[in-house]
Amino acid sequence: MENQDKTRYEEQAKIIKALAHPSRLMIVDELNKEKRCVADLTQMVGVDTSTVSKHLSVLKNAGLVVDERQGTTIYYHLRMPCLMDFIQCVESVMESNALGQMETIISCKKR
Amino acid sequence: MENQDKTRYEEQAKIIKALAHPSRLMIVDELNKEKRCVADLTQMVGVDTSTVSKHLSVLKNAGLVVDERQGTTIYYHLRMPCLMDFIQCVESVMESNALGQMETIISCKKR
DNA sequence: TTCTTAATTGGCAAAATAGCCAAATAAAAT
DNA sequence: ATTTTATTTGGCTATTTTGCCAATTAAGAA
Repeated sequence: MENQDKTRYEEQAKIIKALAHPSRLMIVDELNKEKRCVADLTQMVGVDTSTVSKHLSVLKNAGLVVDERQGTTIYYHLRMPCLMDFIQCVESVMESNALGQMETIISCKKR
Repeated sequence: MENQDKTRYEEQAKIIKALAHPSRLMIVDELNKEKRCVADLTQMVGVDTSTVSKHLSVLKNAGLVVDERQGTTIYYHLRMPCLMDFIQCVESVMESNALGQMETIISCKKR
């Protein structure tokens, strides 16, 4: 295992970690539809403003979203559209898992 | 926000979380190339066998890998090939981040 | 300048995660 | 039946992550 490989996996993990939280996934999903300010997202997610702000800074730090000030409010939007394909893959994993569980149940019934 | 949406994000997060660790990314990358047993992966990753075993159980639990016993050794392999596209997207985020940093440095030099 | 609205930051406690060691299982060989 | 090899599980501590509250910063309005 080369050392540069190791740091590459660490870099990858940093980005994936940024997505690995339900609230942040909700935020990403919303920002994919349209740009939003912290207040909007706070209401959507249903947690404290400071919490949403911190989630956004995690996403921003990973290079996944970008912010843009307009007067007093700050609008966020998605930086990498390919993210949604990414999530599409996660969805297909979920689907496949559900299918697998279904099959297990059916084969149990048969016995 | 519908309640089913919330649980969907939680489900997604569970799967993404399973990938959000450098050792597990390394494992996934290797299992994409060929099926491997715990001992192989332990040597590759360079941590305790029990740790690798636990990483594998996280991946298995998320439905990302599958195991198959052959005598005393257990072989793991990737279940969802689309995972690699997923990681491809992460790579492009990394690239884009690096590009952005480069630009920042250059525009600083100009001033 | 002072007030208001929007967002971020610091600090803290609770929860989740990681990784090691030692002990337990599981299958095969002796 | 006992031993060996491969893997998993339990238990523990250290580290990281979350999310709230309170305090701070930022920009515009009065």
